Amino acid sequence: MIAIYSIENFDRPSVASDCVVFGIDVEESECKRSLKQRSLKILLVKRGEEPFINHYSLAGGFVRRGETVEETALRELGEEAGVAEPKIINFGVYSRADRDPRGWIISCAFLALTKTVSLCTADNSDAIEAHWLNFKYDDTDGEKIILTDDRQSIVINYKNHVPEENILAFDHAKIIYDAFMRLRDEVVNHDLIFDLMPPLFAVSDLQQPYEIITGRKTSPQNFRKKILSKIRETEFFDERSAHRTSRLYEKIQGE
Amino acid sequence: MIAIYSIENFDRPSVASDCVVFGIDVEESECKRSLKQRSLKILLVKRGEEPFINHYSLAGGFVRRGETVEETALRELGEEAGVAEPKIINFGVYSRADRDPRGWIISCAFLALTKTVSLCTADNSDAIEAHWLNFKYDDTDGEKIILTDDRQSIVINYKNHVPEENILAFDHAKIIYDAFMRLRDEVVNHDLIFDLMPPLFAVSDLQQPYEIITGRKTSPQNFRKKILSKIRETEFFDERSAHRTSRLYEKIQGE
DNA sequence: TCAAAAGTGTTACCTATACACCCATGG
DNA sequence: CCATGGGTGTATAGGTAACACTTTTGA
Repeated sequence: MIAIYSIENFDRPSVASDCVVFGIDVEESECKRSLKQRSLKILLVKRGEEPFINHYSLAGGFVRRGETVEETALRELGEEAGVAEPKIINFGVYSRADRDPRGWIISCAFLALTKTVSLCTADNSDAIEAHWLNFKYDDTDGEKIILTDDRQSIVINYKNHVPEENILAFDHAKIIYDAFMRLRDEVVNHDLIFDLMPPLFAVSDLQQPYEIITGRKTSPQNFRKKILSKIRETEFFDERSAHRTSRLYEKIQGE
Repeated sequence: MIAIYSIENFDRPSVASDCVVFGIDVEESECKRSLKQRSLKILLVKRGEEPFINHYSLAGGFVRRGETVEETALRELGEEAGVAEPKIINFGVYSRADRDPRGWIISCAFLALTKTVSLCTADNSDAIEAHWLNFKYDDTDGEKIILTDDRQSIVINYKNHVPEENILAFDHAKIIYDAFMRLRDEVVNHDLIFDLMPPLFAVSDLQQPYEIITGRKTSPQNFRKKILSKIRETEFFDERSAHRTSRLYEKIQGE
Protein backbone atom coordinates (compact mmCIF):
# COMPACT_ATOMS: atom_id res chain seq x y z
CA MET A 1 0.00 0.00 0.00
CA ILE A 2 2.74 2.43 0.95
CA ALA A 3 5.71 1.94 -1.35
CA ILE A 4 9.21 1.61 0.06
CA TYR A 5 10.51 5.10 0.02
CA SER A 6 13.59 6.31 -1.71
CA ILE A 7 13.99 10.04 -1.65
CA GLU A 8 14.91 9.88 -5.33
CA ASN A 9 11.46 8.60 -6.24
CA PHE A 10 9.67 11.80 -5.44
CA ASP A 11 9.58 15.24 -6.91
CA ARG A 12 11.20 17.76 -4.64
CA PRO A 13 10.17 21.37 -4.17
CA SER A 14 12.44 24.35 -3.79
CA VAL A 15 12.35 25.67 -0.23
CA ALA A 16 12.78 29.29 0.77
CA SER A 17 12.77 31.28 4.00
CA ASP A 18 10.90 34.59 3.97
CA CYS A 19 11.03 37.12 6.79
CA VAL A 20 8.44 39.62 7.97
CA VAL A 21 10.71 42.10 9.75
CA PHE A 22 9.19 44.52 12.25
CA GLY A 23 10.89 47.37 14.04
CA ILE A 24 10.01 50.46 16.03
CA ASP A 25 10.93 53.82 14.56
CA VAL A 26 11.36 56.87 16.79
CA GLU A 27 10.88 60.27 15.21
CA GLU A 28 12.93 62.80 17.10
CA SER A 29 10.39 65.59 17.04
CA GLU A 30 11.38 69.20 16.48
CA CYS A 31 9.73 70.29 19.70
CA LYS A 32 11.41 68.72 22.71
CA ARG A 33 8.33 69.20 24.82
CA SER A 34 6.02 66.91 22.92
CA LEU A 35 6.03 63.15 23.25
CA LYS A 36 8.29 61.35 20.82
CA GLN A 37 6.24 59.72 18.07
CA ARG A 38 6.94 56.02 17.74
CA SER A 39 5.64 53.92 14.89
CA LEU A 40 5.72 50.32 13.78
CA LYS A 41 7.70 49.69 10.62
CA ILE A 42 7.96 46.70 8.33
CA LEU A 43 10.94 45.91 6.12
CA LEU A 44 10.16 45.17 2.49
CA VAL A 45 12.43 44.63 -0.49
CA LYS A 46 11.73 46.08 -3.92
CA ARG A 47 12.27 43.27 -6.38
CA GLY A 48 14.82 43.93 -9.12
CA GLU A 49 13.85 41.00 -11.31
CA GLU A 50 10.94 39.00 -12.65
CA PRO A 51 8.52 37.80 -11.55
CA PHE A 52 6.92 40.76 -9.79
CA ILE A 53 9.71 43.11 -10.82
CA ASN A 54 9.42 46.45 -8.95
CA HIS A 55 6.90 44.96 -6.54
CA TYR A 56 7.52 44.92 -2.82
CA SER A 57 8.30 41.52 -1.37
CA LEU A 58 9.54 40.01 1.87
CA ALA A 59 13.24 39.61 2.48
CA GLY A 60 14.10 36.01 1.87
CA GLY A 61 15.87 33.45 -0.21
CA PHE A 62 16.40 29.82 -0.92
CA VAL A 63 17.61 27.28 1.57
CA ARG A 64 21.04 25.86 0.75
CA ARG A 65 22.13 22.32 1.45
CA GLY A 66 23.60 21.97 4.92
CA GLU A 67 21.73 25.01 6.23
CA THR A 68 18.68 25.10 8.50
CA VAL A 69 15.74 27.28 7.51
CA GLU A 70 16.59 29.53 10.48
CA GLU A 71 20.13 29.97 9.19
CA THR A 72 18.75 30.87 5.78
CA ALA A 73 16.50 33.50 7.30
CA LEU A 74 19.31 35.08 9.30
CA ARG A 75 21.70 35.00 6.36
CA GLU A 76 19.21 36.68 4.03
CA LEU A 77 18.37 39.33 6.62
CA GLY A 78 22.03 40.20 6.88
CA GLU A 79 22.64 40.17 3.13
CA GLU A 80 19.51 41.90 1.89
CA ALA A 81 18.74 44.32 4.68
CA GLY A 82 21.69 44.59 7.02
CA VAL A 83 19.48 43.54 9.88
CA ALA A 84 21.72 42.22 12.62
CA GLU A 85 20.82 39.79 15.39
CA PRO A 86 17.07 39.81 15.01
CA LYS A 87 14.82 37.56 17.03
CA ILE A 88 13.17 35.17 14.59
CA ILE A 89 10.11 32.98 15.05
CA ASN A 90 8.84 30.53 12.49
CA PHE A 91 5.09 31.05 12.25
CA GLY A 92 3.99 29.23 9.13
CA VAL A 93 4.69 27.36 5.96
CA TYR A 94 3.22 28.49 2.65
CA SER A 95 2.94 25.78 0.07
CA ARG A 96 0.04 26.36 -2.31
CA ALA A 97 0.97 25.07 -5.72
CA ASP A 98 0.06 28.35 -7.41
CA ARG A 99 1.86 30.68 -5.02
CA ASP A 100 4.92 31.22 -7.20
CA PRO A 101 4.85 31.38 -11.00
CA ARG A 102 8.43 30.08 -11.18
CA GLY A 103 7.37 26.65 -10.01
CA TRP A 104 6.98 24.53 -6.94
CA ILE A 105 8.37 26.66 -4.13
CA ILE A 106 7.52 26.18 -0.48
CA SER A 107 8.24 29.07 1.85
CA CYS A 108 9.00 28.94 5.57
CA ALA A 109 7.80 32.23 6.99
CA PHE A 110 9.54 33.96 9.88
CA LEU A 111 8.54 36.78 12.13
CA ALA A 112 11.70 38.83 12.70
CA LEU A 113 12.07 41.58 15.28
CA THR A 114 14.88 44.09 15.39
CA LYS A 115 15.79 46.60 18.06
CA THR A 116 17.50 49.03 15.75
CA VAL A 117 15.33 50.34 12.94
CA SER A 118 16.84 53.77 12.55
CA LEU A 119 20.45 52.62 12.29
CA CYS A 120 20.20 50.28 9.35
CA THR A 121 17.86 51.94 6.91
CA ALA A 122 19.43 49.62 4.41
CA ASP A 123 21.33 51.91 2.13
CA ASN A 124 24.20 49.50 2.65
CA SER A 125 23.32 46.91 0.05
CA ASP A 126 24.08 47.54 -3.62
CA ALA A 127 21.46 46.20 -5.99
CA ILE A 128 18.83 45.28 -3.45
CA GLU A 129 16.46 47.99 -2.34
CA ALA A 130 15.25 47.45 1.18
CA HIS A 131 12.75 49.92 2.64
CA TRP A 132 11.16 50.46 6.00
CA LEU A 133 7.44 51.07 5.42
CA ASN A 134 5.07 52.38 8.00
CA PHE A 135 2.74 49.66 9.27
CA LYS A 136 -0.81 50.30 10.42
CA TYR A 137 -3.52 47.83 11.36
CA ASP A 138 -7.10 49.04 11.37
CA ASP A 139 -10.14 46.95 12.20
CA THR A 140 -12.68 49.69 12.68
CA ASP A 141 -14.33 48.93 9.34
CA GLY A 142 -13.29 45.42 8.39
CA GLU A 143 -9.72 44.33 8.85
CA LYS A 144 -7.15 46.35 6.94
CA ILE A 145 -3.37 46.64 6.97
CA ILE A 146 -1.96 49.85 5.53
CA LEU A 147 1.67 50.01 4.49
CA THR A 148 3.05 53.42 3.63
CA ASP A 149 6.30 54.54 2.03
CA ASP A 150 7.33 57.98 0.76
CA ARG A 151 5.07 57.85 -2.23
CA GLN A 152 2.16 55.48 -1.73
CA SER A 153 -0.06 53.50 0.56
CA ILE A 154 -0.58 49.78 0.11
CA VAL A 155 -3.80 48.47 1.58
CA ILE A 156 -4.07 44.81 2.50
CA ASN A 157 -7.67 43.86 2.92
CA TYR A 158 -8.37 40.84 5.10
CA LYS A 159 -11.18 39.56 2.92
CA ASN A 160 -9.06 39.28 -0.19
CA HIS A 161 -5.54 38.90 1.03
CA VAL A 162 -4.00 39.65 -2.36
CA PRO A 163 -4.68 43.31 -3.09
CA GLU A 164 -6.16 44.09 -6.48
CA GLU A 165 -3.22 46.07 -7.76
CA ASN A 166 -0.88 43.28 -6.68
CA ILE A 167 1.66 45.67 -5.28
CA LEU A 168 3.00 42.92 -3.08
CA ALA A 169 4.70 39.96 -4.72
CA PHE A 170 3.48 36.35 -4.52
CA ASP A 171 1.27 35.56 -1.49
CA HIS A 172 3.25 37.96 0.68
CA ALA A 173 0.17 40.00 1.59
CA LYS A 174 -1.30 37.01 3.39
CA ILE A 175 2.05 36.18 4.99
CA ILE A 176 2.29 39.73 6.34
CA TYR A 177 -1.22 39.53 7.73
CA ASP A 178 -0.49 36.23 9.46
CA ALA A 179 2.80 37.58 10.80
CA PHE A 180 1.14 40.57 12.41
CA MET A 181 -1.47 38.37 14.06
CA ARG A 182 1.28 36.17 15.46
CA LEU A 183 3.17 39.27 16.61
CA ARG A 184 0.06 40.53 18.40
CA ASP A 185 -0.44 37.19 20.05
CA GLU A 186 3.19 36.94 21.17
CA VAL A 187 3.21 40.48 22.55
CA VAL A 188 0.04 39.85 24.56
CA ASN A 189 0.94 36.39 25.83
CA HIS A 190 4.74 36.21 25.86
CA ASP A 191 6.07 39.76 26.32
CA LEU A 192 7.64 39.79 22.87
CA ILE A 193 7.45 43.58 22.94
CA PHE A 194 10.85 43.63 24.60
CA ASP A 195 12.46 42.15 21.51
CA LEU A 196 11.56 45.36 19.71
CA MET A 197 13.32 47.47 22.36
CA PRO A 198 16.92 48.40 23.02
CA PRO A 199 18.46 47.05 26.25
CA LEU A 200 17.55 50.19 28.16
CA PHE A 201 14.23 51.94 27.65
CA ALA A 202 11.78 54.26 29.36
CA VAL A 203 8.29 53.10 30.24
CA SER A 204 6.87 55.50 27.69
CA ASP A 205 9.07 53.91 25.01
CA LEU A 206 7.08 50.72 25.54
CA GLN A 207 3.57 52.06 25.57
CA GLN A 208 3.06 53.33 22.03
CA PRO A 209 4.47 50.20 20.36
CA TYR A 210 2.49 48.00 22.73
CA GLU A 211 -0.74 49.79 21.90
CA ILE A 212 -0.12 49.87 18.17
CA ILE A 213 0.50 46.14 18.13
CA THR A 214 -2.12 44.92 20.56
CA GLY A 215 -4.81 47.44 19.67
CA ARG A 216 -5.53 48.02 23.37
CA LYS A 217 -5.21 51.50 24.89
CA THR A 218 -4.71 52.45 28.50
CA SER A 219 -3.60 55.49 30.44
CA PRO A 220 0.13 55.99 30.96
CA GLN A 221 -0.35 55.47 34.70
CA ASN A 222 -2.03 52.11 34.37
CA PHE A 223 0.30 50.96 31.65
CA ARG A 224 3.20 51.64 33.98
CA LYS A 225 1.74 49.42 36.70
CA LYS A 226 0.86 46.68 34.27
CA ILE A 227 4.37 46.50 32.88
CA LEU A 228 6.28 47.23 36.09
CA SER A 229 6.28 43.59 37.14
CA LYS A 230 8.16 42.66 33.97
CA ILE A 231 10.91 45.29 34.07
CA ARG A 232 13.62 46.31 36.52
CA GLU A 233 14.71 49.90 37.06
CA THR A 234 18.30 50.92 36.36
CA GLU A 235 20.40 53.85 37.53
CA PHE A 236 20.16 55.53 34.12
CA PHE A 237 17.90 58.29 32.85
CA ASP A 238 16.95 59.54 29.44
CA GLU A 239 18.63 62.94 29.57
CA ARG A 240 17.68 63.92 26.04
CA SER A 241 14.00 64.11 26.77
CA ALA A 242 12.39 67.25 27.93
CA HIS A 243 10.60 67.98 31.18
CA ARG A 244 11.15 65.51 33.91
CA THR A 245 13.78 63.01 32.85
CA SER A 246 12.51 59.48 32.53
CA ARG A 247 14.17 56.59 34.27
CA LEU A 248 15.43 53.78 32.08
CA TYR A 249 14.47 50.18 32.73
CA GLU A 250 15.62 46.77 31.56
CA LYS A 251 13.69 43.59 30.95
CA ILE A 252 13.60 41.06 33.77
CA GLN A 253 15.09 37.88 32.39
CA GLY A 254 12.94 34.79 32.34
CA GLU A 255 10.41 32.95 30.20
CA MET B 1 26.17 39.48 -5.86
CA ILE B 2 22.89 37.63 -5.90
CA ALA B 3 22.70 35.52 -9.03
CA ILE B 4 19.60 35.52 -11.20
CA TYR B 5 17.63 32.68 -9.80
CA SER B 6 16.49 29.68 -11.66
CA ILE B 7 14.97 27.04 -9.46
CA GLU B 8 16.97 24.46 -11.38
CA ASN B 9 20.25 25.94 -10.16
CA PHE B 10 19.78 24.90 -6.58
CA ASP B 11 19.71 21.63 -4.77
CA ARG B 12 16.26 20.83 -3.50
CA PRO B 13 15.38 19.01 -0.29
CA SER B 14 12.66 16.46 0.19
CA VAL B 15 9.84 17.89 2.26
CA ALA B 16 7.67 15.90 4.64
CA SER B 17 4.76 16.65 6.98
CA ASP B 18 4.87 14.99 10.40
CA CYS B 19 1.98 15.03 12.86
CA VAL B 20 1.98 14.94 16.63
CA VAL B 21 -1.54 13.66 17.24
CA PHE B 22 -3.11 14.11 20.67
CA GLY B 23 -6.41 12.75 21.90
CA ILE B 24 -8.26 12.19 25.15
CA ASP B 25 -8.96 8.64 26.17
CA VAL B 26 -11.84 7.85 28.53
CA GLU B 27 -11.59 4.63 30.49
CA GLU B 28 -15.07 3.42 31.28
CA SER B 29 -14.33 2.30 34.80
CA GLU B 30 -15.81 -0.93 36.15
CA CYS B 31 -17.36 0.93 39.05
CA LYS B 32 -19.98 3.41 37.87
CA ARG B 33 -19.61 5.41 41.04
CA SER B 34 -16.06 6.57 40.58
CA LEU B 35 -15.04 9.41 38.31
CA LYS B 36 -14.17 8.35 34.82
CA GLN B 37 -10.41 8.38 34.32
CA ARG B 38 -9.35 10.47 31.39
CA SER B 39 -5.84 10.50 30.01
CA LEU B 40 -3.90 12.26 27.29
CA LYS B 41 -2.78 9.99 24.47
CA ILE B 42 -0.35 10.48 21.64
CA LEU B 43 -0.47 8.60 18.35
CA LEU B 44 2.78 7.00 17.21
CA VAL B 45 3.56 4.70 14.34
CA LYS B 46 5.88 1.72 14.63
CA ARG B 47 8.18 1.87 11.66
CA GLY B 48 8.21 -1.18 9.42
CA GLU B 49 11.33 -0.28 7.50
CA GLU B 50 14.80 1.17 7.77
CA PRO B 51 15.99 3.50 9.01
CA PHE B 52 14.80 3.17 12.61
CA ILE B 53 12.92 -0.04 11.87
CA ASN B 54 10.70 -1.02 14.82
CA HIS B 55 11.16 2.40 16.39
CA TYR B 56 8.22 4.62 17.14
CA SER B 57 7.85 7.66 14.90
CA LEU B 58 5.35 10.37 14.13
CA ALA B 59 2.69 9.81 11.52
CA GLY B 60 3.77 11.59 8.41
CA GLY B 61 4.92 11.39 4.85
CA PHE B 62 6.33 13.25 1.92
CA VAL B 63 4.68 16.18 0.26
CA ARG B 64 3.53 15.47 -3.29
CA ARG B 65 3.54 17.98 -6.09
CA GLY B 66 0.31 19.96 -6.21
CA GLU B 67 -0.41 19.37 -2.54
CA THR B 68 -0.03 21.80 0.38
CA VAL B 69 1.78 20.65 3.48
CA GLU B 70 -1.56 20.75 5.31
CA GLU B 71 -3.09 18.43 2.74
CA THR B 72 -0.16 16.07 3.15
CA ALA B 73 -0.64 16.00 6.91
CA LEU B 74 -4.37 15.30 6.64
CA ARG B 75 -3.86 12.64 3.99
CA GLU B 76 -1.24 10.81 6.03
CA LEU B 77 -3.38 10.97 9.15
CA GLY B 78 -6.20 9.31 7.28
CA GLU B 79 -3.99 6.70 5.61
CA GLU B 80 -1.73 5.74 8.47
CA ALA B 81 -3.97 6.17 11.47
CA GLY B 82 -7.55 6.51 10.38
CA VAL B 83 -7.76 9.83 12.15
CA ALA B 84 -10.62 11.77 10.65
CA GLU B 85 -11.12 15.52 10.62
CA PRO B 86 -8.46 16.52 13.09
CA LYS B 87 -7.66 20.12 13.88
CA ILE B 88 -4.11 20.73 12.68
CA ILE B 89 -1.71 23.54 13.53
CA ASN B 90 1.69 23.98 11.99
CA PHE B 91 4.11 24.70 14.83
CA GLY B 92 7.57 24.30 13.40
CA VAL B 93 9.93 23.30 10.66
CA TYR B 94 12.77 20.89 11.34
CA SER B 95 15.66 21.18 8.93
CA ARG B 96 18.95 20.21 10.54
CA ALA B 97 21.14 18.57 7.94
CA ASP B 98 21.77 15.52 10.14
CA ARG B 99 18.19 14.87 11.19
CA ASP B 100 17.53 12.06 8.70
CA PRO B 101 20.16 9.50 7.61
CA ARG B 102 18.42 9.09 4.23
CA GLY B 103 19.44 12.56 3.13
CA TRP B 104 18.28 16.13 3.04
CA ILE B 105 14.76 16.02 4.38
CA ILE B 106 12.94 18.99 5.85
CA SER B 107 9.90 18.29 7.97
CA CYS B 108 6.90 20.52 8.57
CA ALA B 109 5.57 19.60 12.00
CA PHE B 110 1.87 19.70 12.85
CA LEU B 111 0.02 19.57 16.10
CA ALA B 112 -3.09 17.48 15.42
CA LEU B 113 -6.05 17.15 17.77
CA THR B 114 -8.77 14.58 17.48
CA LYS B 115 -12.06 14.28 19.34
CA THR B 116 -12.39 10.53 18.98
CA VAL B 117 -9.50 8.52 20.39
CA SER B 118 -11.36 5.44 21.44
CA LEU B 119 -13.10 4.86 18.12
CA CYS B 120 -10.12 4.61 15.81
CA THR B 121 -7.51 2.66 17.71
CA ALA B 122 -6.02 2.13 14.33
CA ASP B 123 -6.40 -1.58 13.74
CA ASN B 124 -7.80 -0.53 10.39
CA SER B 125 -4.57 -0.16 8.48
CA ASP B 126 -2.74 -3.23 7.20
CA ALA B 127 1.02 -2.95 7.33
CA ILE B 128 1.28 0.21 9.34
CA GLU B 129 1.09 -0.15 13.08
CA ALA B 130 -0.37 2.90 14.73
CA HIS B 131 -0.61 2.99 18.50
CA TRP B 132 -2.08 5.33 21.07
CA LEU B 133 0.49 5.76 23.84
CA ASN B 134 -0.22 7.32 27.17
CA PHE B 135 1.34 10.77 27.46
CA LYS B 136 2.59 12.24 30.71
CA TYR B 137 4.53 15.44 31.30
CA ASP B 138 6.41 15.79 34.57
CA ASP B 139 8.49 18.79 35.61
CA THR B 140 8.86 18.05 39.30
CA ASP B 141 12.49 16.95 38.84
CA GLY B 142 13.67 18.41 35.55
CA GLU B 143 11.43 18.27 32.52
CA LYS B 144 10.38 14.80 31.40
CA ILE B 145 7.86 13.37 29.00
CA ILE B 146 6.86 9.77 29.62
CA LEU B 147 5.18 7.78 26.84
CA THR B 148 3.73 4.42 27.79
CA ASP B 149 2.37 1.55 25.73
CA ASP B 150 1.40 -1.95 26.83
CA ARG B 151 4.96 -3.09 27.31
CA GLN B 152 7.28 -0.16 27.97
CA SER B 153 7.79 3.42 29.00
CA ILE B 154 9.70 5.84 26.82
CA VAL B 155 11.20 8.76 28.71
CA ILE B 156 12.00 11.95 26.85
CA ASN B 157 14.35 14.07 28.87
CA TYR B 158 14.33 17.78 28.15
CA LYS B 159 18.08 18.19 28.55
CA ASN B 160 18.98 15.68 25.88
CA HIS B 161 16.00 15.58 23.61
CA VAL B 162 17.07 12.37 21.91
CA PRO B 163 16.74 9.63 24.51
CA GLU B 164 19.75 7.38 24.94
CA GLU B 165 18.10 4.23 23.69
CA ASN B 166 16.80 6.06 20.64
CA ILE B 167 13.41 4.48 20.89
CA LEU B 168 11.97 7.33 18.90
CA ALA B 169 13.00 7.74 15.28
CA PHE B 170 14.86 10.74 13.87
CA ASP B 171 14.46 13.98 15.87
CA HIS B 172 10.89 13.09 16.77
CA ALA B 173 11.54 13.30 20.51
CA LYS B 174 12.28 16.99 20.20
CA ILE B 175 9.31 17.50 17.87
CA ILE B 176 7.02 15.85 20.42
CA TYR B 177 8.39 18.05 23.18
CA ASP B 178 7.85 21.20 21.12
CA ALA B 179 4.35 20.04 20.16
CA PHE B 180 3.30 19.58 23.77
CA MET B 181 4.59 23.02 24.70
CA ARG B 182 2.60 24.54 21.85
CA LEU B 183 -0.45 22.54 22.90
CA ARG B 184 -0.10 23.84 26.46
CA ASP B 185 0.21 27.38 25.19
CA GLU B 186 -2.81 27.08 22.91
CA VAL B 187 -4.98 25.53 25.63
CA VAL B 188 -4.08 28.30 28.09
CA ASN B 189 -4.37 31.21 25.68
CA HIS B 190 -6.77 30.11 22.95
CA ASP B 191 -9.14 27.52 24.45
CA LEU B 192 -7.81 24.77 22.24
CA ILE B 193 -9.02 22.26 24.83
CA PHE B 194 -12.37 22.20 23.04
CA ASP B 195 -10.77 20.69 19.96
CA LEU B 196 -10.06 17.59 22.03
CA MET B 197 -13.74 17.31 23.03
CA PRO B 198 -16.82 15.93 21.33
CA PRO B 199 -19.56 18.47 20.49
CA LEU B 200 -21.35 17.85 23.79
CA PHE B 201 -19.45 17.38 27.02
CA ALA B 202 -19.83 17.68 30.77
CA VAL B 203 -17.80 20.14 32.77
CA SER B 204 -15.96 17.30 34.41
CA ASP B 205 -14.99 15.98 30.98
CA LEU B 206 -13.00 19.15 30.50
CA GLN B 207 -11.21 19.36 33.80
CA GLN B 208 -8.90 16.36 33.78
CA PRO B 209 -7.58 16.99 30.26
CA TYR B 210 -7.19 20.68 31.02
CA GLU B 211 -5.16 19.97 34.12
CA ILE B 212 -3.01 17.32 32.49
CA ILE B 213 -2.11 19.67 29.66
CA THR B 214 -1.69 22.93 31.51
CA GLY B 215 -0.21 21.48 34.69
CA ARG B 216 -2.49 23.68 36.80
CA LYS B 217 -4.91 22.12 39.29
CA THR B 218 -8.01 23.63 40.80
CA SER B 219 -11.07 22.42 42.62
CA PRO B 220 -14.01 21.24 40.52
CA GLN B 221 -16.06 24.16 41.82
CA ASN B 222 -13.60 26.81 40.74
CA PHE B 223 -12.85 25.11 37.45
CA ARG B 224 -16.55 25.22 36.67
CA LYS B 225 -16.73 28.97 37.21
CA LYS B 226 -13.57 29.59 35.24
CA ILE B 227 -14.80 27.92 32.08
CA LEU B 228 -18.50 28.67 32.43
CA SER B 229 -18.01 31.84 30.42
CA LYS B 230 -16.72 29.83 27.48
CA ILE B 231 -19.46 27.19 27.29
CA ARG B 232 -23.22 27.18 26.87
CA GLU B 233 -25.53 24.70 28.57
CA THR B 234 -27.72 22.42 26.48
CA GLU B 235 -30.86 20.48 27.27
CA PHE B 236 -28.95 17.20 27.37
CA PHE B 237 -27.57 15.19 30.25
CA ASP B 238 -25.03 12.43 30.53
CA GLU B 239 -27.36 9.60 31.56
CA ARG B 240 -24.64 6.96 31.63
CA SER B 241 -22.81 8.51 34.52
CA ALA B 242 -23.60 7.54 38.02
CA HIS B 243 -25.00 9.65 40.83
CA ARG B 244 -26.36 12.97 39.85
CA THR B 245 -26.49 13.20 36.08
CA SER B 246 -24.25 15.88 34.64
CA ARG B 247 -25.54 18.46 32.26
CA LEU B 248 -23.90 18.58 28.86
CA TYR B 249 -22.50 21.80 27.46
CA GLU B 250 -21.27 23.03 24.11
CA LYS B 251 -18.52 25.45 23.21
CA ILE B 252 -19.55 29.03 22.61
CA GLN B 253 -18.49 29.89 19.11
CA GLY B 254 -16.04 32.67 18.59
CA GLU B 255 -12.31 33.39 18.48
C1' DT C 1 -28.26 5.36 54.22
C1' DC C 2 -23.99 6.69 52.48
C1' DA C 3 -20.31 7.73 49.26
C1' DA C 4 -19.20 10.40 45.42
C1' DA C 5 -20.02 13.50 41.95
C1' DA C 6 -22.95 17.77 40.25
C1' DG C 7 -23.76 22.24 41.21
C1' DT C 8 -24.46 26.92 44.21
C1' DG C 9 -22.97 30.54 47.28
C1' DT C 10 -19.60 33.30 50.32
C1' DT C 11 -15.39 35.33 51.42
C1' DA C 12 -10.71 36.79 50.68
C1' DC C 13 -7.31 38.18 47.58
C1' DC C 14 -5.12 39.80 43.49
C1' DT C 15 -5.02 42.44 39.34
C1' DA C 16 -6.83 45.77 36.02
C1' DT C 17 -9.09 50.23 35.45
C1' DA C 18 -10.28 55.11 36.44
C1' DC C 19 -8.90 59.10 38.27
C1' DA C 20 -6.84 62.52 41.51
C1' DC C 21 -2.60 64.27 42.54
C1' DC C 22 2.54 65.72 42.93
C1' DC C 23 7.29 66.22 40.52
C1' DA C 24 10.44 68.05 37.12
C1' DT C 25 11.71 70.89 33.31
C1' DG C 26 11.71 73.65 28.63
C1' DG C 27 9.79 77.47 26.97
C1' DC D 1 4.36 81.06 35.23
C1' DC D 2 2.41 76.80 32.78
C1' DA D 3 2.03 73.12 29.63
C1' DT D 4 3.52 68.48 29.25
C1' DG D 5 5.18 64.31 30.35
C1' DG D 6 7.13 61.31 34.53
C1' DG D 7 5.63 59.08 38.46
C1' DT D 8 2.65 57.80 42.96
C1' DG D 9 -1.57 56.78 45.58
C1' DT D 10 -6.42 55.39 46.16
C1' DA D 11 -10.99 53.54 45.15
C1' DT D 12 -13.54 50.34 42.45
C1' DA D 13 -14.65 46.28 39.47
C1' DG D 14 -13.72 41.69 37.76
C1' DG D 15 -11.61 37.30 38.18
C1' DT D 16 -9.46 33.46 40.87
C1' DA D 17 -8.69 30.56 45.13
C1' DA D 18 -10.44 28.39 49.27
C1' DC D 19 -14.16 26.35 51.34
C1' DA D 20 -18.85 25.50 53.12
C1' DC D 21 -23.01 23.67 51.58
C1' DT D 22 -27.12 21.49 48.90
C1' DT D 23 -28.69 18.11 45.28
C1' DT D 24 -28.80 13.74 43.06
C1' DT D 25 -28.30 8.83 42.40
C1' DG D 26 -26.00 3.93 42.48
C1' DA D 27 -24.73 0.65 45.53
